[in-house]
Amino acid sequence: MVNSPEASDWREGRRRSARDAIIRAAWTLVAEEGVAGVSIRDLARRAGITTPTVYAYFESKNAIYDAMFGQAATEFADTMAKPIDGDDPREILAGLARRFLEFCTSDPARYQLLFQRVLPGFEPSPGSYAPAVRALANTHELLALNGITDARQLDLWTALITGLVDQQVSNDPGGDRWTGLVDESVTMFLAHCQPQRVARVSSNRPTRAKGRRS
Amino acid sequence: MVNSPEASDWREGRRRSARDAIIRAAWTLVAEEGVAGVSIRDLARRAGITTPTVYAYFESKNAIYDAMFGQAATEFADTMAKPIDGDDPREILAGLARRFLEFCTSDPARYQLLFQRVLPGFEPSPGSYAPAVRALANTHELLALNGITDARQLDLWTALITGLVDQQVSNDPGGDRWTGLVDESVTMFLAHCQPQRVARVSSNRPTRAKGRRS
DNA sequence: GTCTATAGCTGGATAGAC
DNA sequence: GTCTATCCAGCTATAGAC
Repeated sequence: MVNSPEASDWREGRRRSARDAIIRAAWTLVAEEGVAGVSIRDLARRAGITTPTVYAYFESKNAIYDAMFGQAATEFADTMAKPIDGDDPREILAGLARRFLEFCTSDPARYQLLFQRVLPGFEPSPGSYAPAVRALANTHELLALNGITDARQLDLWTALITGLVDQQVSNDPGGDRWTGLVDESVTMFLAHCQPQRVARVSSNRPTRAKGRRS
Repeated sequence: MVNSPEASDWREGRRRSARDAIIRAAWTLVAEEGVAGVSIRDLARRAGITTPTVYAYFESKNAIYDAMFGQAATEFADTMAKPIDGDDPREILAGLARRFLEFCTSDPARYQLLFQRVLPGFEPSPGSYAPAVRALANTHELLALNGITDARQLDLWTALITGLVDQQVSNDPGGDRWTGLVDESVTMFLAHCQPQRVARVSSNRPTRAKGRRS
């Protein structure tokens, strides 16, 4: 029988691997040319196929970006969800920050696609976006272990860590000028939020949650 | 009499104002479409002229970007160089940070052009870049007044403040979710860098230099 | 200096043969 | 599914009349 389940699975596998090959070529291209510098022609050439073949697997260029975004978001969620050795909350927090910095700086193009809005007209689909949301919720949980539950302090934490990433990738790509400040940053942050080394109830109530994510 | 100095000056003034009109139109466009979303056609239409006329004043698209960059850099330098009232170093530092945040968030497109590298193939000319360097040197001077001269602490400061900007423009454009954290950030930063100066400093002696503390 | 007209190129996306 | 060939839109930039 032509349409036996085996043949169907086999075809499905082929199709997925062909899609993966295209996405792989896309990642090498964005690493070289930047996220906004990819064209379908270059992409096809790099993947060893022709332009129309690309459209046999993706219905548009944004669909390719969406697949890349989903893949990056999943990698991010998996990276951040892995347990951290040790039981000192401070070390767990520092480890989390180090892991985030390593993830972002090890692949600036991925970081750009995932966290900076640099593609006009591209919005990730809900399905591709979901893993990123999951990872951020996880981060907030770990911060809560350090007694950081106030919305203002959470925002201060995200600003501090993303600032390190931003400066690192912008002004010292491939180096460690800012990633090397992560421990000092955690020390500074916790000293500010836990003055008596005890989770302190903040005198000001959590402010309204206004923004979208973070 | 055709080439009298007066006529020459007049023509020069006309030429400059025509250039300014084009740049003005360019700024309104980038505010609407993003820095990477401007075309010469749209720009000309917005300025009430045609495409070739643009090339009568700028030799290329990048020359327009360069003029915009230079203008933004000058505005940045002027903004940051204005004296800050008061003589409490902490207040001066906080005022400086507030000023920087206000500058960046009040015009995200300008911020994008000036501090983020989002235009592939565009590098500002040395002449356009110079004012930005001047402003950064000025910032380092003011930090030195607070005893912040260590390179690591300077980097920590820039990461912290740019992190606030980045989160603000990315996740709460037009709001104050992160800009409202500037005072808390300065407190946290100075408590970390000046542990022995936890008590409020009543007077400072700006002329005293090179007090390396860390 | 300003226009009309267009060159020359690159981009995303498609038609149709095989 | 993959190809050749092509369409069509948009872009930067220029030629040449006025």
